[in-house]
Amino acid sequence: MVLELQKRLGGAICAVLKQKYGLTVESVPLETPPDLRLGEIATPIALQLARTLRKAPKVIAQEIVTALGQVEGFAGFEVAGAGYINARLDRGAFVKDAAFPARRQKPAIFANVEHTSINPNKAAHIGHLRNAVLGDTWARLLKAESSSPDTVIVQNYIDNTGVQVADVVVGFLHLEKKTVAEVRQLVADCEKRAEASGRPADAIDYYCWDLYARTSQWYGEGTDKEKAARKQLRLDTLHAIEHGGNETAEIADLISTAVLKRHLETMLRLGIEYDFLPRESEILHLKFWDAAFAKLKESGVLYKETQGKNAGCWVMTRPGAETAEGEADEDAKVIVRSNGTVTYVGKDIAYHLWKFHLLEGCEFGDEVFYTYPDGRQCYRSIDNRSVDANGTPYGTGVPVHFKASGADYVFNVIDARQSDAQANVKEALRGMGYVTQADQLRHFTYEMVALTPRCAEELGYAISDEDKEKPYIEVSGRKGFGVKADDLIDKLIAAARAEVDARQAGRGEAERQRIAAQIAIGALRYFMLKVTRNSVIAFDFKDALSFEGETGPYIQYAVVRIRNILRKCEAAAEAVLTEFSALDKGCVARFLSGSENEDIWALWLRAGRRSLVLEQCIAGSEPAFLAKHAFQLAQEFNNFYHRHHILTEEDPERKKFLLATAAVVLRELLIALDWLGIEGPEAM
RNA sequence: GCGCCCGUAGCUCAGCUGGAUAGAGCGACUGACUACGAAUCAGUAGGCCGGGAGUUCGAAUCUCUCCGGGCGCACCA
Repeated sequence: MVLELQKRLGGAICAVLKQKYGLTVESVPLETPPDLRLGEIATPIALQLARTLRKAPKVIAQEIVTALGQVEGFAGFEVAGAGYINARLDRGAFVKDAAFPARRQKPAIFANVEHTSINPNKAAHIGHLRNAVLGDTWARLLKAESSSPDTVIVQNYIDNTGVQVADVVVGFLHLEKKTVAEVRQLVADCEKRAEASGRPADAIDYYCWDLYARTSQWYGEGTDKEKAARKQLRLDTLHAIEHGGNETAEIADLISTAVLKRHLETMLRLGIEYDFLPRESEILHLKFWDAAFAKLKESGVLYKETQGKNAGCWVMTRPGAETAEGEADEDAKVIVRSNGTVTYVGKDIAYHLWKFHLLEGCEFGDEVFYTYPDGRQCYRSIDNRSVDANGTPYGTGVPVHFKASGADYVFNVIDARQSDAQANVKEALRGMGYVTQADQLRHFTYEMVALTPRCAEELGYAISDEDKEKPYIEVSGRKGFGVKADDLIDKLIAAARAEVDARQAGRGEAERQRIAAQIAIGALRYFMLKVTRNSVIAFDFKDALSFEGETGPYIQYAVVRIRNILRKCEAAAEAVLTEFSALDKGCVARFLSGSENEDIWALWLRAGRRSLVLEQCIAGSEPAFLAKHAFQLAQEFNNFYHRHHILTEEDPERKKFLLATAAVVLRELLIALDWLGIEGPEAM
């Protein structure tokens, strides 16, 4: 609504500038005036043109206003301040349209969003939650903005053959001296016990959390000789896992698969689902790397270093680096080690070539790994070449269902600490001549979640005096230092449940629990989304467990209030709006005029900003804008709720109008919440 | 040393491609429930927007510089 009007006004002003001054302007800056009394849309264009036109801004503004004349949807224009052009909307027309907004034309977006990507060797923690919530919300926003939601694919990359998994395997084999059979039994026991108790602490990912921390500590203990031996053990274990076909790899597979399943369950509690789980084991076994390596060598992106510290390695020049003539580039990024093994960035380059369909003959085999309650299926990569014994080309899996999306845009939701690595992948693509793809590869970066010293102490961790002085302390899976995702969710649900029990004594056990979960998830997701990406979240239970003020539950509460009102008049939102649209336009305009009704107009105006906010979110890659919008809409509704009593309104036409106001806000709140991945409860 | 991010009210954060009197939540203090359920609302106090210089008609926003904090810069991932 507001978006369409802004575009129309911008276009009209462009036409005026062209016709009157012969000026071609890329775009007209449009903004929201600080006060409704100044109008609804404003532009400082005349101020900007003052220099080129050599005229006073006010004169230009007046000339533009005169030339504009009548524009559909606008009541008029005026010049204000130093030379602003302020536009006033035709309120009656706006409100009528806002009740049943026309469908927008949208482009088809082909996108591949990679998020979560937790090493499958331990329980998910709050840092992973920020990643998953951001990524999931971003995918929802892309789907909302696309005419074809099915072309937005969500992937969760699984590093099932990396050092982190190797560390836990070392723990099982050398600290706990377990056999493959014993590990298999442990996985089964954990699953049984967790299902029976409902406690995440009984599950395998929690078990691994502790074992991983213990193993990491073990590496650093003992004599120098012992440390060296343990380091070697770690390397040997890693190689055995990468190679596959041995007992060590079997344990790695058992653990990474079981932990991955737990991650999917944890994320599902937050409404987060995935389409595809590409695994590193397939990148290796299906020879994606070999194909990528050939291309990298051929294009000259990789070269073999013959001198200096990287002698014997295949390396690539870092983005923006200046290479001195004849000298070895000591700063180059090693892609293939001197022992012939590939680094993480190398594997990532291969994976990204696949994402853009640039690895001829390379495709993942796949199978359904997890079926969600809503029927959606999550696939994982497999090496299923043996299924097709003859005729399968070398290096190609046999995809059963999932295919690469043919992405126009590839978004990697990865925290800011990996921006150098991401830049290297991008640079490799560019170096290979895939300039378009390099531009379409977007690092969706965000800052980490850390713990406040106070929070760390509450959790019982010993904090050094130095750390006590810091504003926040980095979470570390290696040290077992952090807040586990399931623990936090459980804590939130318990807190919400207490509030629900106090207010909803009449409702059944199951329903109260369901409402508590909705509120808990609303609180958690909003907590992660209200902060912009580039600010570090210093986690504190006090803030995270809050259900008041700028929180998810605040918005949900506005939804419940509106539903209660509609319930009392036994009317559905749709019906209320249909009845409203039959009202006379002049009558509606009357309800929107006068200072006592200014807040109602502001509410309609805010409700009409949905598509504008969505566009801003997409343009700025920033879901926080939507979170803020939803909160402001709820806040203005609560204000309205106190000032204008709907059910006791005596004027029947005004009552219809007020009801329609509530109904529109309900619809817009629910859409915004849905994009944020938050449910609107029926009661709370 | 180089690169990225941050510095706005006591605390946690917004501030859209520079624009009209710098905003919200929490906390503090005053008030409003025989209720469209107060997980709410109204009000008060609280800011040389880290310091300085520059560009501009105009700077919290752009440039430079300094100060303070965080994170990267592995033949780890």
